[in-house]
Amino acid sequence: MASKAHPIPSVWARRQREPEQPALSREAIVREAIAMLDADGVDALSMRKLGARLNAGATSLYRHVATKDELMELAVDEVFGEIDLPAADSADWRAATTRAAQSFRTTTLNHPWLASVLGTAGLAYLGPNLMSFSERLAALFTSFGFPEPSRAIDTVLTFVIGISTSEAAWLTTVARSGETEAAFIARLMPAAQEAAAGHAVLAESYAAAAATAAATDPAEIRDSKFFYGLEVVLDGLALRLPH
Amino acid sequence: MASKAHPIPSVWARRQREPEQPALSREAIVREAIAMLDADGVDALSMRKLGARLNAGATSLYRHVATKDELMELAVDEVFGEIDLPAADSADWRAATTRAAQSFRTTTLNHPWLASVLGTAGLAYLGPNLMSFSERLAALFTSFGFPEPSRAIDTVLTFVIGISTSEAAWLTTVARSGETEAAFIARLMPAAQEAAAGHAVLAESYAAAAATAAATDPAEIRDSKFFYGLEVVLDGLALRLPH
DNA sequence: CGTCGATGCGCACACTGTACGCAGCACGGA
DNA sequence: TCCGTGCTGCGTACAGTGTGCGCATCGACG
Repeated sequence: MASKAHPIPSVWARRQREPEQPALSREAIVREAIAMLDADGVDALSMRKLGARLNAGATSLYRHVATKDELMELAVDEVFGEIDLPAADSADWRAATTRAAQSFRTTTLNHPWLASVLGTAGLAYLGPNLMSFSERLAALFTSFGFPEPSRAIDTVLTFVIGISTSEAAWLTTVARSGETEAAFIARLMPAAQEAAAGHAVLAESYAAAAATAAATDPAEIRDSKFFYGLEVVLDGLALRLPH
Repeated sequence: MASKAHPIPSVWARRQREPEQPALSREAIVREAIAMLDADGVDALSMRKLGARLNAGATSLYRHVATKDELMELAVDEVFGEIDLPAADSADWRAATTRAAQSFRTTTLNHPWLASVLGTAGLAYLGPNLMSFSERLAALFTSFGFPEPSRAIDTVLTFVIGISTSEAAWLTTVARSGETEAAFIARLMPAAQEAAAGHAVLAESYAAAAATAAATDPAEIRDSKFFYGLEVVLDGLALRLPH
C-alpha cells in the first residue's frame, strides 16, 4: 500500500511541529550554553551536548552562531549584563565603587568559567552589554571628579579582575574535587605544609593560615581579602582626588 | 638467507641507540612543551605534536607525565622559576616591590598562555618553584615591616595578576590576528568607536584614547597603565606601614 | 501551483587525550 | 651463559571534539 518508494520517511514519521518547542534561536542557544557552563564548567560545554539539550543536532546550532568562539563571546557579553552599577550621582564614591566591585566579583563567582575565558580572550569584545557596562563605569567615575577617570577605572578593574579570576579558579578547583570548600582546604593543608617545609617564613605563614582556616568560614576569609585589597586601592585613589 | 621467520624486523632494522638523542625525560618534555606554548599558544599544544617534536610517539610521553594537565602544572611551575625577586634586605620597599611586580609581569608576557592556565587552575599548585617564589615574597614583605605581610602580598599579587592576565589575553588576541599591535589597534578602533555610538561618556573616552594611541607606542601605553595602578596600590599600602 | 530562502540534520573529516598490550633493552642473579 | 624482571617507547584503538557540506523540509510569496 505504500504509495512512494521511500522506505520509512512517511507522513507518519514526519510529525508536525510540536508547539511547546520554542524553536532554535540565538538567545535560547546562548541561555542554554550559560546554564551548561555554570553547571559543569568550560570543559563540559560541547556543541553536541548543547544541541542535545535543545533537542537539536549539533550542527543545527551553526545556523545561529558562526563558531563556538563566537558563542562564548555572546555568553560573556550576556553575563556582563548581570553586573549592576550604582547610578552616576552617588554621593559616597567609596561606597559606590565598593558596590560596583562587589557586583563584578559576585557575577564572576556565579559564572566561574568567565575567568578562563577572560584569560584567553580578554575584554576586547564589543558586545552591547560590555559597552553599556563601560559607559556606566565611565560616567560613574567621571562624576566622582577624578582628573583621569579612565586610569582610576583601569586600576580598580585590574584589581577586581585579579581577585575574581583567582577566586573563580580556586572555586573551580574545589568544585572539581567534589568536596565542600572547607573539606578541600582541610585535605590540602597538610600537603601544603609539607611542601613548605624548608621554607621558614612561608611555613609560619601557612601555620597561621591553617589556624584561622580551621576556625572561620572560607567564604568569609575570601571576603575579607577582597575588602582589604579594595580598601588599599581606594586609599591610593583617594590621594588622586581633588581637595 | 633470512634465518628468522619474522618478515622485516631484522637486525638491520633495529638500529642501535643513536647518541645525539638525549632520550625522553620529564625535563625535556616540559622544556619542549613550554617552547610550543610560547610559540603558538595553549591551543597549539597537543600530545601528538609535542611527541613529534621530540622524535617520539604521543603515548610515549605518558611514561614521564601522568596526564596533560599534570604537564601543564609542571610547565607553570617551571615558568615561575623565571620570576626573580629582590633580596629581603632591600632598603627601598617601593622600589623592591616594583621590581618584583615588573618581573612577574614580564614573565607572564613572555609566556602569555600562563593567563589561560591561571584562569582555570589558579595558584593552588604546590610545585617547588612556586613554593620558593612564595617564600621569597613572604620574606621580602616581612622585612619591610608590614604588620600583616600576607595581606600586603595578596593585594599586590592580585593587582599584578589582574594586569598580567589582561595584558596577556590582549597580546594573545593581537598575535592571533597576525598583525602588529599598532596595526591591530588601528583596525579595531573604528569598530570600537562605532560600538560606542550612543554612549556619550565612553565615546569621548575612546576618542581621546584613539588620539594618544595614534601617537604613542602601544607597549608604552601599557607600561604607563601598569605603573599608574601599581603606584596607587603602593600608596594605599604605605598608609599601613608603621611610622 | 511553483519558487525561494531559511532552517534543521546526517555524514564525514581531521584531530584530540589517553588506556592497553606488545617489543626491545639493561641489568642482576643462578 | 641463560633467564627473569623491570623500564622505556610505540602502534592501535576508542570515545569524543569542532565544523564543512549537501540534502530534506517548511512557511511565505509570486
